[in-house]
Amino acid sequence: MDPAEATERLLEAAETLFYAHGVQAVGMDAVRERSGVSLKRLYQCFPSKDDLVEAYLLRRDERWRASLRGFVRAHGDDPLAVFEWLYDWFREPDFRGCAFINSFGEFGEPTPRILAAIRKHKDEVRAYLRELVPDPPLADMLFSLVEGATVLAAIGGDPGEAATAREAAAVLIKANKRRRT
Amino acid sequence: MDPAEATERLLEAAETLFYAHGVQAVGMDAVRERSGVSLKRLYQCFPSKDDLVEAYLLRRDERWRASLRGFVRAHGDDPLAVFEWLYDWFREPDFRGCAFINSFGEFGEPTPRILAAIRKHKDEVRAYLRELVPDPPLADMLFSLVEGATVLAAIGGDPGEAATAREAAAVLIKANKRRRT
DNA sequence: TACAGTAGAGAACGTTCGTTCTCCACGCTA
DNA sequence: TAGCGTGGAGAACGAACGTTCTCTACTGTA
Repeated sequence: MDPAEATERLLEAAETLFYAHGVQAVGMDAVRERSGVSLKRLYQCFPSKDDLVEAYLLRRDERWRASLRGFVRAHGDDPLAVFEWLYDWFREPDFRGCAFINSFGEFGEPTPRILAAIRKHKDEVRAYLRELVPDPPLADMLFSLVEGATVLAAIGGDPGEAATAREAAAVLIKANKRRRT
Repeated sequence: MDPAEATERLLEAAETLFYAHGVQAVGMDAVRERSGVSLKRLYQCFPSKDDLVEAYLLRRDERWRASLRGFVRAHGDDPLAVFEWLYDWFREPDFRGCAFINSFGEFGEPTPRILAAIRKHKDEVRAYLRELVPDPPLADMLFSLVEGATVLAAIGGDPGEAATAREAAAVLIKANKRRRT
């Protein structure tokens, strides 16, 4: 099997399994089984589980943000579209919260590279929201709403948290507009 | 040693260690060592680690909410005081985010009792915020801000998230007041 | 002083898991 | 065809950990 294809299959398996069950609950053997890649090849592609976890997080970050960005752009870059995208996400049957927040909780003392990957994701999302709205402090407020809604939807199982956050965001945006004129 | 005192020392040790390093990273032996309670007694008080974790969460919930409630009451039950309390919390040197969110991330598939303890905490906090503000939807918005600020402060290490959330909360409360009159 | 019961210290057991090693089959070159 | 190197399957190793067991010391009682 091609090394590139092996890497792809490994990442695919890792993302599915790690997100669904948590990183610690999934052994390398489960990744091997789901990917169909031999253990030897697995350790050639990713010399340690830490490498695989880091790659999983970096890849998930890219895909997650690409999906959000695409959806919002299709809605005229309206910041409120972020919360509509969240609502769709929360209703997916295998929604289990934010992979990065979960990973942060999972590793009491994360490896520097894991921690960096987690922070990178949050930094990128914050930067994206600052692109979407004129005022950085406003963007940060929306970011807080996004994170809160995600956590509460995951724990409580209620996708309606997205609607609550959306209402709040609408009020904040309107108030900000009024203040800036 | 008294069974009651043993239980108290075990819970004290468990809370410190579990919160600081994560539940999975702390072995029963570490709890024994820190508490000074023998393993035999430990398993008499808590027949399994799951029992100890559940007790840890329930106890932390009580203490956390009591601290918040006391602070806010001392500030005239002003909802914005919640965010000042958060700011103090975020600046504590051993702040590591919300123990319940972390636990949720840690256990991909939590035991029913663990999941119930996590949800109970969030339900109680939501109920408390609904006591503080007149309008349940407004309370839920503030709740989302609280959770978001906590997550971002933990991951980014920036206590200033509390100030951002406080600003947002002030806007939401003022807008709500205007609408209700 | 003899004894029954309890408690503590720590060894031991069984499992899980990350990682490495062994062995064998297959394909390429002379 | 002989030999060599690569790759896969799965055994094996070593550590960590939840849980239980063993052995010893001590306390209170007749």
